[in-house]
Formats: sequence, C-alpha cells, structure tokens
Amino acid sequence: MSISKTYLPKETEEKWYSYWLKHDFFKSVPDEREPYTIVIPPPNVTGVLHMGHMLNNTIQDVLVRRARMKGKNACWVPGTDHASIATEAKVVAMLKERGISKKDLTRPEFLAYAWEWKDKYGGIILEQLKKLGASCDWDRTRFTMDEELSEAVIDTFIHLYKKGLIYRGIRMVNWDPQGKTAVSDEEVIRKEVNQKLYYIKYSVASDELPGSDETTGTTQHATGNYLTIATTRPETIMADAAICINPNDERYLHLHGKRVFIPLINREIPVILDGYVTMDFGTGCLKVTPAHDLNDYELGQKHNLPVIDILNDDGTLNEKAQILVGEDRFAARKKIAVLLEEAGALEKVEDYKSQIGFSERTDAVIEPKLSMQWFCKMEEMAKPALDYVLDGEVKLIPEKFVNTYRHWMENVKDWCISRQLWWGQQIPAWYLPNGKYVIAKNIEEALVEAQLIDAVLTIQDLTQEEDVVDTWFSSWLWPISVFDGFKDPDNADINYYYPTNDLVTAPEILFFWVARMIMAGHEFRGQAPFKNVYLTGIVRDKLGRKMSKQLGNSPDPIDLINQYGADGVRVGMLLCSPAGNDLMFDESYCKQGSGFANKIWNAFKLIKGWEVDENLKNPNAIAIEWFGSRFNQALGEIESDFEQYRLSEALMATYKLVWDDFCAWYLEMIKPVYLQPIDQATYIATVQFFENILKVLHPFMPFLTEELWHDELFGERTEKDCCIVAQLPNVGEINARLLSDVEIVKDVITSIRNTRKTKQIADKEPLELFVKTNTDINYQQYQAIISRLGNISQFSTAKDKVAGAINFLASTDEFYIPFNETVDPVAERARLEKEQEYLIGFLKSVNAKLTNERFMSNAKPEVIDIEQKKKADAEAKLTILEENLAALAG
RNA sequence: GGGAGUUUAGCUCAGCUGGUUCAGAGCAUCUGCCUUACAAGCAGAGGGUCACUGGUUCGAACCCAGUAACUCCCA
Repeated sequence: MSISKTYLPKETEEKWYSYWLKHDFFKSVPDEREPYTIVIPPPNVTGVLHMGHMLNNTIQDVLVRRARMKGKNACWVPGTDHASIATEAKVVAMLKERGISKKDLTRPEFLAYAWEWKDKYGGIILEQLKKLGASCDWDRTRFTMDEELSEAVIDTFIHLYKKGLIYRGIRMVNWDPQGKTAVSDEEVIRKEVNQKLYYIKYSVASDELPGSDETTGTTQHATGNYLTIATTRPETIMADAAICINPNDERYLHLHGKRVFIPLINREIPVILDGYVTMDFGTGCLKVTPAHDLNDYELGQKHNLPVIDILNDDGTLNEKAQILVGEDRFAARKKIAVLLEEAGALEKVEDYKSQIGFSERTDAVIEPKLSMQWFCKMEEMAKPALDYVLDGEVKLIPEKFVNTYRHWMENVKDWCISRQLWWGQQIPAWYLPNGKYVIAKNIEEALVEAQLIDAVLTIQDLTQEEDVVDTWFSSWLWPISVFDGFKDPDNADINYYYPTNDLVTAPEILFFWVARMIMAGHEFRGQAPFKNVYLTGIVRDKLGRKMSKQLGNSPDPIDLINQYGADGVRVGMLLCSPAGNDLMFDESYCKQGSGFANKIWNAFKLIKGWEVDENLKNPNAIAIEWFGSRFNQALGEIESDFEQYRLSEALMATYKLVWDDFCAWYLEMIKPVYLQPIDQATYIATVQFFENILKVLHPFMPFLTEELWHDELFGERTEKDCCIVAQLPNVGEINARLLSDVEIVKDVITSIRNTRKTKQIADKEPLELFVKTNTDINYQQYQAIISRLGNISQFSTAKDKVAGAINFLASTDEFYIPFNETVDPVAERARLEKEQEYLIGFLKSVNAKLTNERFMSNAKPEVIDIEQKKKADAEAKLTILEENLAALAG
C-alpha cells in the first residue's frame, strides 16, 4: 500500500467526524465521573462563522477534548442566540425584497416569516462548527427562543418584577431610528467622525418682560447683543430649553439672569448657570437640549427645564420643531444651516472631530431619546456578582480584566431591557383600560390579577405590552436554561453540570453577557455559573484592523479549512493567540499549522516503513530512555501551561516536542540505515512513543491524530478504541542527569556540524573525534549517538591535547577533530583570544559579585551557589583556553 | 476629560518571587545541502540601547516616578 507523500486532510476530516458522531463520543449524560462543562457563547442564529468564532471555538474544543482525555465526563453544550435586532432586521430586509412591508403584517404573521427564516438559515453556523471539529453534544443544542428557554425568560421577568427589580419609566435611551428600537449602551459603537461645528448666534432679550418694548424703544429682538453657541447639531436648536454658562466665566457675567431667543423660531429661553459647562470648549456657551442629549437631560432635570422632543421615532422632525417638519435629521441639519446663514445667525462653521454612537446592529447613528421603557435595577445584583470575581470564585483569565470588571460593576447603571421589536420574548405585562398594568405569566393569570384591581374586567380589556425583552435578557440565563434549570431546578443535569467549568468568550462582552450571567447565576442558583472565564482577544488583520465584513479583510474560515485542513487552521489560530490580547491573524500561521500536520504525517511514514528483525539487539537503549524522559518532562510543561490557560504555549511545547525532540533528534538517533531492519525493542518503544504523541496532539489536531491512531502500525483496534477517548499518559519518571548529559551531547554534535560548515567539510565525509574529559560525563554511553549524528568514523578518548586538530569545548570537556590541512594559527589564536577575553570579562563580573559584601550578605544562598559554580566553570574553561593558546604558540 | 492596558529581534509573542554563562521561542531572513520520512525538508548562521529619562538596589527587561506612542473602556 502506498502512503501519500503529504497529509491530505480532506479525506480524513469528514470520515472521522461522522465516526465520532456515530459512536456518540460527544454525547454526555451524568454519571459517576467528574463533569467538565462548557456552554458555548451562542452565536447569532442567522450568523455565519467568522474568524472570532474560529478562535473561540477552537479553544473550547481543545479544552473539551483534553478534559475528555483526562477521564472527565466532558459536555460542551452548543446552541444559538435569537439576536432580536439583527435577526428582525434581516427578516425585514427579506420581506422587503419580496415586496412585503413589516407594517402591513400582524405580529403573528411577521413571526411566522421570522421562524421560517430561522429554520432555513439557523443551522448554518453550527454546521460550520462541525467542519472545525467542534466536539459539541449536538443532542443538547439549544436556541434562546426554544419553548423552555423563553418560559425561563418570562418567569425570571416576573420574579424580578416581584422583587421590585424591574420597573417602567421614562428615561433617556439610545434610540436606533432605523431599527426603531431602543438599544443598550453596550450595543452602541462609538466611532470618531468628521463633523462640522456650527457657531450660532442667539440674540439677547432686553430686560423688559416679553411684549413690553415701548419704554426703551428697542424691541426684545434688538438689544444688539447676542451670544454665540457652538454645536454639531443645529437641527436641534428648536428643542433648546436654555443656554448654560459657567458661573465663573467672566466673559459672560453680563448675561446672568438674561434670556435669549432661539434663531428662526424666536422662542425665548433662559440663560442658566452651571459649573458643568467647560469654559474652554467652543464659545463657553452651551445650548441645553434636554430631549436630545443625555447630559443636557440631566442638566434640564436639575434646573427644571421643559423637555421638548422634536424628533419622530424614525429620526424625522415633528411638528414641535415648527420648521422643517417631516425632514430627516441629517437633511434638516443641512437645511437649517442655510436658513441660519440667511437669517444672519450663523457666525461660522468649523471642522470638528467627535465621537458618535452607531447602532451595532443597523449602523444607524444613535439618537438619545426619551421614551417609556422597562428597566432592570442592577445595583443590588451587581454587588454579589462583583464579589465572586474579587474573591476569585470566578477567575478571569487573564487577570487584568478584574480591574475593568470592578470598575464597571461599581458604576453599573440600570439595564434598559425593553426593545421595540417583535422577534423575541414579549414582555409579560398586560395593560388595563385605565393605563395601569399587571405582570403575569399569561393572559389568564393576568386577568386574575387585573380583577383584583377592577373586578368587572374581562380578557378583552387586557392588552399585552408590545415590546420584547433585550436578547441579553435571555442569554444571561444560558448556563442555567440549557440544563432546564428554571422549570425543573433540581433535575439531574443541572445538578451535575452546573456550575460549568470554563467559559470562553470575547472581552467585549464581559459586561453585558459575562457579568450578567454571574448575576443571574447568583440570583437563581445561588452559585456563579462558571469557575473560569477565558477571555480571547479580537482577531485583527496584519495591519491591526479588526476583521469585519465591511472592510472585507476577513478570510472565510471555511475556505481556510479547505486550504489548510481543520487541524492546520486550529493550530494556526492557537499559535498566535495569547489570552486576552488581540491577535494579528495572518494566513501564514495556518500554513505553519498544515506544515506541522505534514511533519507528523511523515514521521508516521518513516516508522511505518520499518521492517523488524527480531534477532537484532537493541542498540538504542540510551536514546529510548532519553526520549522517554524528555517526553515526560514536556508532558509536565504542557500540563502546567494548560493549568494556567497558556494554550499557545502548550501548543508550542507540543510542537517542539514533536518536531525537535522526536523528529530531529530521537528519530535521527534510532533510524536504521536505508532498507535495513530495525530491532524489535526500539520498534516497540518508538511506536509507543508515537502513540503517546498522538494523544498529546489530539486536542489540537483531532483529525490527523484520529486518522493515524487507527493505522495497523498500532495493532488491532476495537470499534470504540479511538484517539478522542484515549486517556492522556501520566507524567512518568524523568532522568534529569540523562537529560542534561544529552544537552551536552547535542552541543557536541552541533559543534561537529559547525566545524564541518566552517571548514567546508561535506556531511558525507566521516571524521575522527577525540575527547579529553574534564567532567564525569561518560561519553562511552553516547558514542553511538555522537557518531551517528556527527558522522564520526572513530570516537576515542585522549589523555592529552591532540595537536594539529580542530578543537572545541562542550561544557568543560575538550574535543578534537584531526584535520589534514593545517589549522591556520593566526585565525585560531584570534578565535581563542576572543573567547578568552569574553570569559575574563565574565569572570570579573562574577568575582565582583562574590567579593561584594552586600551581595554575600543579602543574596539568597542558592543564588550564591550559582555564582560560585559560574566562577568555577569559567575558571576551568579559561585554563583550557590558556593551555590551548600555549600549545598554539609552542 | 476620567480609567485600564500595551511598548522586548523584521513579524507574533514568552520572560513566573529582581539573581542560572552579557535576554528566549516560533515565523521570516541569510548560507550550505535534491543526505531514500518530509525541499511543506535538513544543517548552520545572523538579528536586541528590553520605548525614553531619572530613581531604588550589591544587582533592574522586571520595582518606583516622570515622558512619549499606541490600544481599549467610560464620559
């Protein structure tokens, strides 16, 4: 049978994924084993896989697979989020294409279309995750609008309402005029935008009362004085309620107590004083527009100013504006500038950069707007949620996020939970004809409640609140609701799997998802929902730009998988992903990943090609013992990397173990000459090593390892004997002396190779080697290895220095390679003197320490020991160098 | 404007309690090899004022202060 020269991922990936599925390896049911649970951060149901998902899910899969191989009952719960705004927007767009307008549909009709859409496109992203190798328990797939999950949302709403944590009120919210809904602070993306700063003149009214203009002969409009304000939003002047100046601003002392006129509409407003105004911004005069700016709103509250809302829900001006009614806010801005100019009220226009909020979902410019919304009080819930993190019960990885988390939790604001949408859980509030409302699970229960208020009410008198709850109001329940922990709070699943172990997510949703899950966990289970939160970075391109559809700088993950194989892409992602730091993704990492897969494939090919001769003696005992030790050492390092969630380092340690130690050193030490058979002991040990390597590799590269696992090289396997469920080897004995000896042996080999290079001796030409030992290393033991890898024909011990030979040091042992050409004494002297000079300098610095009283009295004993050893080493080397120099002279 | 973070080789990052032989890795680069597992390879090499300026210390990439640049969060 011929084996392909390179690893071909396509052929194996689908085969093994369906094999794993068929044998239920991803499936988890509670048993006596220790559970290991991850709930997926549910991607948007209509979404497609992007690089952020790739990273996030690769990490989760690595963790889950590793836990499975450590004998835990691993359960990874997948699912999707209904993403109300995004999905509703997509459904509206789809309907528009079909010539249907949302406002012509009833709510049930619209929802029918939405479900149809969800059923058609909802599965895509989960199917894509399978391509990546995600070992989720697909039987547990949940959707945030599944019946049980929606019921949990309603029940928790009622629960929190009864606790007094949910209230209805008029608040300034972030209004998305395109989606026509309020959005949470977290869904507002601030971007720096080039704008214009308009300087507008407001004329100052005379001191006379409005209308009494006879005494001075001047009208209110003609005091001749005016003040100038600077604004980026001239279209909102009609909503102005006051002009505010800083009481300490001496430029405007004369305006205290005055009133001014809004240009164009000539409405009179007061000049108020407040330290809030920054004197050096703009002109120092601030127009106060309570209806259209959050800070102005607060200022208005403080000074009892009226709120004049001149905008419709879709961002057009309403009749309260008096002028430009019906115009969109941006069109109105342009037009009003012209009108102001014509009226002589526009002083100047400047370019100005400022931060503007955009809707994350629709990219429309957010409008601060006063509206009646539902809110959830946060302060009470935030406190315990903060404590979990501060006490370390929930660990944030990396830790630096604790500070950010604390800052947010200590300044938490109430959560606007209502959304003016249809796609989502409708708020369980029923309005009575008198405007009062009741909160109840369904209309029947609502009627009971309503009749307590007014006994004559019937079902027809009740109308349910139109709004749905914010999507996050369902996802914050996710770790509980996926195990049906609301309806059935004592069921076997929730008792077994909750709290989950690790949550892997992006830092951008630390607050609006992670923090709230901790709150919900505490509120409804009295326990945080997870123990560790691993925060991944944002995937950026080489230029540091966030990957996005708009920029078109994001590769299609499925294309990457097709090109480099799922294993290659997984390795590529992890190679460049330190926890919590953004990663500059570049395809070359995937190339490195697929190159690694190929390397493993070829090591396999080599071993597989060997013929065993049972009569041969084992010449490789040392090499085998060395690699066994090295493997255990690496295993320990990898284990500790995982404990600290240093995944890319765990991968790198694995990479080097396989590539350097196994392939470059071990296999080269033991591989028989071409077409020669191998002895049985070496063969068995090597196959065993390789199998263990496959296990260590499996979480990173599941497909390749499973493919190789089933090769006949490893003997017969039963149907269920798969790499995915193999148990990771335990860290075994480590022969430290052997490891350190072999490092010196490697030095010797490298020096031989180096000598060949500098003296231009072909690798093929065998050389003689002499060693004059000054240490207790038994080179006899390593003779075979050195001879093999250095191509040494004769390796012997010398009592004295070998004249006329090239020499080098390994540790403090002296090595000589006789060389038929004479060694250039001048160059050799220069080389030795350079080394001597360095050692003298080094020795000087060591001696400086050792003779420094304060060092000797302050430094730890082990540090002093090290320094003394350095000194001894350096002295020994110097002695040898001096002898060699003397020999050269003689 | 307020807060947090980052700055180490061309790139991406390690460097843990301040102390292993003048700071490490992977990739990239350069040189030499088509050596029967792998040229997607092998062997070797070069590459650093640890952002800058001070301070603490016997000793600083690491601790402290200040400066600069960048990133994120909040207003």
